[in-house]
Amino acid sequence: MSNIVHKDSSQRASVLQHVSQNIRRLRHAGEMSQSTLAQKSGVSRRMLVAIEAGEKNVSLTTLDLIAQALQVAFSDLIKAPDNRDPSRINELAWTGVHPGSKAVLLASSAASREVELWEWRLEPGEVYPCEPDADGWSEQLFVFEGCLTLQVEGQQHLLNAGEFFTFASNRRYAYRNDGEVATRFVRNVVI
Amino acid sequence: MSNIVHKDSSQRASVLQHVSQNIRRLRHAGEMSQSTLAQKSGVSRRMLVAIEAGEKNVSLTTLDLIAQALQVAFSDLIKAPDNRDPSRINELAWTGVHPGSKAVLLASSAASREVELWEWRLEPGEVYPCEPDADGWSEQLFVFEGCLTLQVEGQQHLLNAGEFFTFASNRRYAYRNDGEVATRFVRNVVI
DNA sequence: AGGGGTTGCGCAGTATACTGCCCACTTTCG
DNA sequence: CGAAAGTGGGCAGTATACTGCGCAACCCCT
Repeated sequence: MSNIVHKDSSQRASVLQHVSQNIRRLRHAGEMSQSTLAQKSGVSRRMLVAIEAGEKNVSLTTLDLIAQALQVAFSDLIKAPDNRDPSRINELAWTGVHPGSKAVLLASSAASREVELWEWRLEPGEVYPCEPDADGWSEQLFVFEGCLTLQVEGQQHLLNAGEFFTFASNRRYAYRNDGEVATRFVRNVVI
Repeated sequence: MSNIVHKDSSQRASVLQHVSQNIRRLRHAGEMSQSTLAQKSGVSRRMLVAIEAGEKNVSLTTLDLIAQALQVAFSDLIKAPDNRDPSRINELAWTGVHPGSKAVLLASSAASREVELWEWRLEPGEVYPCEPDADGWSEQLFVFEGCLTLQVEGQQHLLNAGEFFTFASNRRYAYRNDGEVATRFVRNVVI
């Protein structure tokens, strides 16, 4: 008979409780099946089933493989599903060279998908170039003051006040105010 | 012969690179030996040796046990060792009722241990009461102008200019300037 | 009905995380 | 100098993370 005392698997670490939900949520957000995630990550689908069921005690490397396949940070998999940093809310995230140009994060949540709500203001002549996001991200714009020129890889879209536009943000794009008054619009970043 | 393809253990996840350093750093910060941490966490010392050497692919539950024993959040073990919020630097964190009394955070880093460096200034008669910190936190004081009265649970310590003092801050304590000139000292908060 | 996609689970097998015990080395302290 | 504490690592053994396979159940199509 062995005298080895092992950890009681019935009382799992609180971290593990979030992991399964996070993986499933993010997998659905990326519109991936268990099979495709298994293929992308290199983790067997059998293991993914067990993890999403919360049956297995995942190792760090396995979890990291999944995180990379989901294109999220490792910490996104272990944190509680509902904890976007609240300190960023109402944070002044960017100011332009022209005084008054600014970007403010209005809201942020992780419901069934990741959502960021921004309020933007561009003074006349102001330009904000964006790096491409990862695949799957898209943006929705609603201009409520002035007019906004959205440039997406060569193509230009002129949005007047009251107009709405949505596009995939995995390409190089830029916001520009070609008008003569300040442009104010709401920007919704989604995955 | 098996056709099972296994993950190459030579290319470890980037997360694992931080874990070993973090555990060792935080263990030393708590002034614990491998043996005591093994006893507190329930993880065998043999395993701790392997983890700190970066030889093993830790599971979430094992890492969580260690995190609890170290009294840190799980995420503290996986994140890069150097990420204290830099925006707090030079922040005016507290002003007293007497004009000129102030607390300024000078520096903050996570080198071999968690460190917060403060510059304090207490006008004559000023008192700053502190709530107890969590176990493991300690403070180092160095007075370089005036004299400081440190009160730790009934006991009083009078520190003159040039004097140094260190104590565990998991008890109720207070700074007080009983002198007739302003007291200036450096406060080092450590875990 | 029937075929394709997704999911859950049982099973056997392999790799490895993890344990306890051992010894060797170093540092510190009296 | 010896004793004690901290550390690194070899080794055998056990538990389990992880894999591949195969089957059943459940969609949503036409």
